[in-house]
Amino acid sequence: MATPMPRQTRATIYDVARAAKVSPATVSRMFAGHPSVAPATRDRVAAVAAELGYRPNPLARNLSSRKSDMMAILLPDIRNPFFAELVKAVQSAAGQHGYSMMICNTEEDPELERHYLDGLISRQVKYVFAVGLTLSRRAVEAYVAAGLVFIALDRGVNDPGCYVVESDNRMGGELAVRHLIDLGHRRIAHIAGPPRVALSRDRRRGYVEGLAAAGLKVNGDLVVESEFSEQGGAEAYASLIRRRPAPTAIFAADDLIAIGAVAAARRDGCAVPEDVSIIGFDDVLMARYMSPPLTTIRQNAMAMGEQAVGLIVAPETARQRKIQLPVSLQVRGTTSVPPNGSATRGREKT
Amino acid sequence: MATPMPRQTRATIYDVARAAKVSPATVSRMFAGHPSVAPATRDRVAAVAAELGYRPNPLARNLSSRKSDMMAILLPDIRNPFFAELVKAVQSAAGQHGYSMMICNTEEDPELERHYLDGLISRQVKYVFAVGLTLSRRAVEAYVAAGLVFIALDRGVNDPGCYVVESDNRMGGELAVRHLIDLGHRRIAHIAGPPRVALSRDRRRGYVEGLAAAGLKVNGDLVVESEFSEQGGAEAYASLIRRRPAPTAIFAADDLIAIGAVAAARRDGCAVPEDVSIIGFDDVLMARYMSPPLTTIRQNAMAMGEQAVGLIVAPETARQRKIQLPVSLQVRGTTSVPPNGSATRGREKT
DNA sequence: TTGAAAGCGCTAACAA
DNA sequence: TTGTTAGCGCTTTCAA
Repeated sequence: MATPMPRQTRATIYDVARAAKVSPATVSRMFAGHPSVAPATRDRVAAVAAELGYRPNPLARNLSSRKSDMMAILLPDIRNPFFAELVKAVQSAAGQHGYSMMICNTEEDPELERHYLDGLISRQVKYVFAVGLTLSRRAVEAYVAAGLVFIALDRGVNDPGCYVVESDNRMGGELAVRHLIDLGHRRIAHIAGPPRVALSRDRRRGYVEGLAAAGLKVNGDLVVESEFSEQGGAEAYASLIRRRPAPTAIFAADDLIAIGAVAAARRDGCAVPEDVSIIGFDDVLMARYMSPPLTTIRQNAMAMGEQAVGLIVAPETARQRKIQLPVSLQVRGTTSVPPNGSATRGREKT
Repeated sequence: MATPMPRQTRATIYDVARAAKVSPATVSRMFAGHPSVAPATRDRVAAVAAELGYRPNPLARNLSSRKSDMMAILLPDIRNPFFAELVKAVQSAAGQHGYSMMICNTEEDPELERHYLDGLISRQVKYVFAVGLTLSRRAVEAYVAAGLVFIALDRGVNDPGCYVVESDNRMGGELAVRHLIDLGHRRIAHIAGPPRVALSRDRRRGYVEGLAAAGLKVNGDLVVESEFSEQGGAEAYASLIRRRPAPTAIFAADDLIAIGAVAAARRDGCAVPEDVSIIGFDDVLMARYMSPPLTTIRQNAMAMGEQAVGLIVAPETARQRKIQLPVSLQVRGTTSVPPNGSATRGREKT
């Protein structure tokens, strides 16, 4: 476990105490922002500390107080661009409040999740941002009982005792479908995310309700499931496009799936959006740089991160259990009117 | 800083010691894997510890030993997909060896870098993986003197006392250019990365040497600089394409730039690769899912992460200062023969 | 408002 | 091979 850091002992609270002619306890209180420190002493101690270049030792602090200034984020795989945005958002917001951040790639492996979570408890880490846990509800409850506080990000967590910050996924699904319907599409397919993930179900519900609202009926044939990956999207597209009559538009459960679907369509010699319209969900950074740029439902990752951290730094009383963020339609280049001029209603957005 | 974790004190080394009828020191030694523990006692202690559900407290350990089982990765922005791959690679490899990982987004802001680095020292963290520091060489040296060990990943760090794990960027540049030349291109432009980043200079050198090797001379007019972003790539493309005669191929310093350039070309009504060939560098996950898929120079992020961690866990004597990884050409859809049949040599790859 | 003193859970000489 | 004994640097009662 590494060779020790150099002995070169930094100034401690004792050094400061001696130099400021107060007790170590007072120095400690000062740095803890404790109210019961006389302004005069406060200033003196601060000055001395600055002069000595004193910096509190978080390890000692955490050990002694059984609190931690570290938080953690658990997620399946940081390579998912939307998760990366989330990490960035959470990490920045947390840093603003003096927290450091650990990162844990769980691979959706419950054993790994356990491993990380146990380690966090040993470190006195209390707050963990979780992007989709695969742990059983019982297991999560046990961790909550052990003192962990979960903030589910984007994907809900399997326990009512957790905070959750997510987008209005159902609404997003509905927005997507409505956009396609407005363009004149009638045979609208959906590549749903894995049903084990709550947001897959929500977006799918939005799809169903969006169709229903327009008086269209849902054709089970036009819904397939996929992992959240380009690969999955490509495969799903292949199976969807064999339907007869083929769908003229596809609502993909996330941008990765959409990107995979677009790629597969192109490979098939099928033009997007001329032959088939495709809309995604997330609005990852890359979306606007594809060709054509991806029409998608935008989730605000920055806001999610900020809200999530806000939940933690807010006084306990002011906390809500759940925050739902609005989503918005980003019309770009992968959606247009259906190929055979079946655009009858054409009520365009203004 | 969070309310305390529940009091519910876990078993400590003392509990184990008492139950196993040994001294705490022996338990400590056992868990430290110290050789001087009799096999018999070792087993007994292990058994008792397991029974009591004892788990060592890393905080106490770190505080007392002035070592840490935490490492950190500093990078400009995790949203860069190549960096995300790197983080994943490093984090997994580190986890394999019992290390946890902190993540710090530096925004290329020296103040922020300082802030994080200071925090790491307070935490006794020793090893920091750095993807491009903007700190001055003097500053880095000071941190090294303070005990930090830097492992520069991908982008070198401004100090000879650091380990570095990087790709053979010069060779990558040469490979890219040679590929374009083999296709018959003669007017080959380069969108270089920011010159403050060492790898930008290396890739550019590869470009220059690749041209020279083919007896082509470098036209300063055909090289522009850009940040590593789609936006930058798009802008660079716009300025490049105004040259007369216009380049028939572009070697972009990374995939993000390439993606931006492709998007800009398309927007311009310029077909890729028919009108202009574009090749990137990195081979990010998304590259193969663009349409057309991106021809690029592949860097192996996984290998980089593993090698970097390997450096740390290897005995000090076995460490090299610098590891250079090979790159490879991935021919995909964004490169082809030049538009006006100027492919004279046509020596195709077999 | 301040201080004294006893830990937090572990490591590391030093002795035995 | 094992135990004793000080710490590591800070927090937190409890008293003053």
